[in-house]
Amino acid sequence: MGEKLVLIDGHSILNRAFFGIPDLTNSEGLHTNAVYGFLNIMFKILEEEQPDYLTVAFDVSEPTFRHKMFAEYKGTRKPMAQELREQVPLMKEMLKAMGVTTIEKGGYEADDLLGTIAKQSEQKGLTVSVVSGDRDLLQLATDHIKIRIPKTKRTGTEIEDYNAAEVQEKYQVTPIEFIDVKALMGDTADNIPGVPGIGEKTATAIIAQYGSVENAYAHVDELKPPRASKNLKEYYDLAQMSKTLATIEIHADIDYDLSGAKLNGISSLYTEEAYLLCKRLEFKNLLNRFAVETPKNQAAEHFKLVEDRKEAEKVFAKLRGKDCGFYIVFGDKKRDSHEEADGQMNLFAAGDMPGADSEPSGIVESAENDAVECCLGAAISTGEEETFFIKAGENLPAKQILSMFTASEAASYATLDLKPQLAALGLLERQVNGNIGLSNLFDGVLAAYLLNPLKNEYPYEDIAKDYMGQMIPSKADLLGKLTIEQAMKDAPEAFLNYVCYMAYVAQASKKTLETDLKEEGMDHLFTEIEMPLVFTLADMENEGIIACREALTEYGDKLAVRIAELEKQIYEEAGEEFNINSPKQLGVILFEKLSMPYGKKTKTGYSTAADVLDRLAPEYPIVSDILEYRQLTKLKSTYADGLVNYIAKDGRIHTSFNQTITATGRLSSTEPNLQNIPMRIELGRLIRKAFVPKEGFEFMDADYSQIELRVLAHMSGDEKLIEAYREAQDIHRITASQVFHIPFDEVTDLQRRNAKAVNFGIVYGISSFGLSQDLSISKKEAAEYIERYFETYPKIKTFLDGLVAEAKEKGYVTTMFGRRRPVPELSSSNFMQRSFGERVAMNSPIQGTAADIIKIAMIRVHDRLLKENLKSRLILTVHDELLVETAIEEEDAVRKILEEEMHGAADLAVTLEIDAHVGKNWYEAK
DNA sequence: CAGATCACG
DNA sequence: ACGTACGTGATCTGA
Repeated sequence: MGEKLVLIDGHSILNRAFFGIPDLTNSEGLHTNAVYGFLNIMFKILEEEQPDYLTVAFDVSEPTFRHKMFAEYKGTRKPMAQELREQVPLMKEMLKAMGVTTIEKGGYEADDLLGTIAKQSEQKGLTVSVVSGDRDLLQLATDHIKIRIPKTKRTGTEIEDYNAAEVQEKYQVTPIEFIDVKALMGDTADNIPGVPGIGEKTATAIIAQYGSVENAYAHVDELKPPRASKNLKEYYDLAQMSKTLATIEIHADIDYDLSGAKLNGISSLYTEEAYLLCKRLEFKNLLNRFAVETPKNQAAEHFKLVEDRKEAEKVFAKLRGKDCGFYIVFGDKKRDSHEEADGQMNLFAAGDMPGADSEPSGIVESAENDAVECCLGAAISTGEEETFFIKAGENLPAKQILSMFTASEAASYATLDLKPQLAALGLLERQVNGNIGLSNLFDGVLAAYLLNPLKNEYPYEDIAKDYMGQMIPSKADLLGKLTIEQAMKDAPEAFLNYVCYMAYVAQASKKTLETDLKEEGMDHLFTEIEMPLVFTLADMENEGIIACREALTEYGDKLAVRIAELEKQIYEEAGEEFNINSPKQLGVILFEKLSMPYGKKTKTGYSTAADVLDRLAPEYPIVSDILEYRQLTKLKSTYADGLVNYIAKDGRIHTSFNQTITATGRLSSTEPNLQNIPMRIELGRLIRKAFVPKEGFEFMDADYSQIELRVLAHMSGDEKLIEAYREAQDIHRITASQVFHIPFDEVTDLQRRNAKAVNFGIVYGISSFGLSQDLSISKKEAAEYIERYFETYPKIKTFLDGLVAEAKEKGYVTTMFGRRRPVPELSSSNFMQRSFGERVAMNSPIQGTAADIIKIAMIRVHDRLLKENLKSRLILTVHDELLVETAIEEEDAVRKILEEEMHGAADLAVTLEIDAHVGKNWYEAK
């Protein structure tokens, strides 16, 4: 067996990948899709072929075309998109990091280099594969040179292979003759002129018969059709020039050192440098290829397991005065086992239930006990040489470990993802336990989020890479799919590494994170808002909210009756049974069987979204039924049935508030999402009656009135809008009055509605198209509204334009409190992407500032309820709304706190007004 | 596991 | 000409 060489046409494959793969950006804003696609294609080929040698050829700089000496560079080939251009050096860097030989030479295209190397290597007896997206290379094909053309399809990458025989079969000519075919037919993409009037079919026929341009010319009078004959005679010069252009050089003057291109197995590509670069580009899938079981990291060699009490004491004693990192390790939580439907009694008398009595410390103590109970131990680090996991066991209960830890006297305590650890540390509803308190705690995940809020997750290995410059194995690398508890038992070494890394990274990344926060002006935001908020959120989650199981079930049963009716009727109207929940099947019924006019299409077929169906509903009764069916099944599955599954043993739902998800600084709520409980439609809104306060309590719900618009008024400093807020309650009406030049009292409902839509549009980053959609008016009319709005409030326009300009210049926008949102989309060459970036630049400072403000209010309300020794508790937040489970006798005090703290959370040019209501359930209080 | 849909601010 | 409102999460379907 001869040896095998794989040659890759660098630019061509990069280009293929770029257009075949959706735009990818890493969190630095670098475009990475072409590099990613290239690597996937390369690995696929290497795995298939297991070659002995590998080389990638590049054009020296683009554009460098063979025909440049003959033809002017014209616009037939567009200049390379910026997003692709910037990936070329990245690609080369990646290949260099992998130790892959690359070759490029002035005066030659990659084709010429590939042709030369392929032919030379064939001479030496090698089997060659040339990978390119370009069919020009087919002329190189022989029995030993295979041209491989990858195609990126939905189903993955498919590769078309051509040896000489396949070229002959598909194109009816030999590879060499393929050049002549091209010379005759030309190629606009490559600026090869060809002979006018001769296309692919004629060219192929002529060359199949005569074998070459020259021989065809020798028989030019015999050529058919006559037009070809005439034109070849007339344009023979052009044909010869085209042939030169189409011919790939196979005698390029290069020194190619085959031995330098030796590939010692695919695994030799997985170098440390390549791993680092893949991490930086955030190629998570590719990272799995790298073997990371032997980290070069020094720290891991010093991870120690401690099971002995005395040893543990020594560790904690050593913390005195040092900056320490820690991570409290938990097994499976117990309270979260919400599957069990124990005790119908829960529903009736919440006050009778253990943990839900009116003494607030009860619920806290039980949560803390639960946390301690499933605590497996604590990892503690003071740096590279000193990281321990102190394991809980019979002789050393978790409780003791935790109390030794909280009594330790470190200068500071850093961790990653603090919130779930607070209960075990005894930090619920208080801010200091032992020596550990808010002032010396540091959450590295939170800091990393502020520094780059666009990432989906902030795993410790990313923090190590970004802020310590260290490569360490990820949780999945170490534990695979094992749970923490399984790993502790079955893979103790990996487990030790994992938990110690958490503590070590928390400790070792802190300095840089702090410096970076300060440099970017977010130290105040971090210390005064995000960190304190952790405590507030932990308490809110821990409190939870009572959801009445019976009420939900009853509500669901009622829905089921109507759903069954609708289902029957829809089947009748459709004339057959089908899955109404399947947009695909529904589309077929509506738009094919019933021939309704379809409005929009999605990628996969007809759109059956509500706005499309709304337009059809007046004419087709079945459509109204489908809309109602959709509404009811949504209510039943997501809310009636869905929420019941989250009722915990204490009869309450404990959502998770995530602090590091949104790009703007808002919170999000999961498992379940309590921030999207129905409200706008009455039937759905009734679900809120199932959310009730405990015995002796009521709900007080307070929401900001148009906080985003008020933030806009303040940030823009527009006097007229500020004045509008001072004058009137009804901002939309006064906007209509000012924009349309009508006396306030004469504003019609329609005008008010329009003004309201414009106000919303402004906050979202206005576009005439968006507004026209919302109001069902023409784009032109919408544009007029916007223009008049900006005429009325000129500083708003200046402000919004300024935000876009700022984002373009700096790459990010900021809120009033310094929170950043990078806007990488603004540098895109894609119109749609760029427009999106502009809207983001306009919206984020507004939405984000509003988020900052309510966070401040939450912290203050939470702290005051505790400080004033009230029994009432903040339990929910929904972006501009706070819900307090209020002891009936504390109603006045709570109202005062909400008003003062929400109002006073920020000092704006307009007042921050709130609406507060009480009720015996969430429906009534809102 | 991605896409479509729809619930909220 | 491009083809959209900003920010989320849960459920269901059908490769």
